[in-house]
Amino acid sequence: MRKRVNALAEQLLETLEQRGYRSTEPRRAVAQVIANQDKHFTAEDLREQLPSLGRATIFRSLKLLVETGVLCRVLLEDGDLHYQVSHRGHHHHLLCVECESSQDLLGCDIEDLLQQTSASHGFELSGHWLEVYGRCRACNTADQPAELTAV
Amino acid sequence: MRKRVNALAEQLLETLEQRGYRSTEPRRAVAQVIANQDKHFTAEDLREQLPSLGRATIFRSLKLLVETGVLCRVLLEDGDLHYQVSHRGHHHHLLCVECESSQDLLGCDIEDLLQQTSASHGFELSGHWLEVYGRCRACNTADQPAELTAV
DNA sequence: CGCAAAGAGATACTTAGTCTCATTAACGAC
DNA sequence: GTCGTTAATGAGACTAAGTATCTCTTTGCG
Repeated sequence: MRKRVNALAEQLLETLEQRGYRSTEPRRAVAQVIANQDKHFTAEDLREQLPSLGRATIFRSLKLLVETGVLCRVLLEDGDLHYQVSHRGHHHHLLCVECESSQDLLGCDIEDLLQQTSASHGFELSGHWLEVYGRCRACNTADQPAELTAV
Repeated sequence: MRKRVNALAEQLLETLEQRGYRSTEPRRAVAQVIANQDKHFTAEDLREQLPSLGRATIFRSLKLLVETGVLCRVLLEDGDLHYQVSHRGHHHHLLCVECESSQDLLGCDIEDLLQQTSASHGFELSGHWLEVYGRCRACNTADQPAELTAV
């Protein structure tokens, strides 16, 4: 019986196939595991969950998925780079320093602001990288005692 | 004759001394070389210029200088982290993808914008990391033929 | 000067990733 | 369905950036 992989995993694989890459057993396994991650992850995380795959295969898959835009890399506050599924084209992340979850930052038109400021430095902007750190709603409410919430 | 190290190098060393760290020959050498860099650099860059120093010493010095806020790490577009002298507390960089120079981004009050947008996601902002990539004024004018400038 | 503690150097180790190369598996053609 | 080309895999060596350990040296205070 063929295991029904979840929708996200299938989507990752389809993207690869559309680009002419083969749908292989290792890639299916990687896609499946990635689809199950609930926070940003490292290559090592995948490896622990896929001990039967070669290390190089995992790195190759990750690289491929980043190149095809299916994954993106997120920069942690300490300079570590992790991976995560990328939903949109260019976007930024709100990274919770407490639970390590991440959500996309929507409605932030930083581009205009940067464009203007860069221009005033004689700088022709071609791109930027922004990560935002803090505590997500869930962590805020969870850790905040009632009396503080009342204030 | 004692070599007159330049002002920036002296400043780096003084900061360390103020924090209780000793002024040693290797640290003076590192400070001197760092002061002479005109763009962001890697530990390896320093090592090439200081072949007599131990590798660990260079990394230890860099770490120390980052911790004391004298150096900061800059994120390149490809995810590489380089070092560079940090002039102010928190600030951002305009990184020229052409000549690899970097200048501080002034007059950019991204904080407010981020604060607002984060709040609307129920996110309590604690920090952020921003790097801006593009072409600096010098590279723009240098590579732009006259006829194009005229347009 | 003398000495305790900080720092340096050598080197092994770690982590993240790439490269090589021989073997295996996909998948289009037949 | 099998065949053959070609892509992909796995094993393992290698690289780059950085940390840990341990012994020896240097600094700077008393």
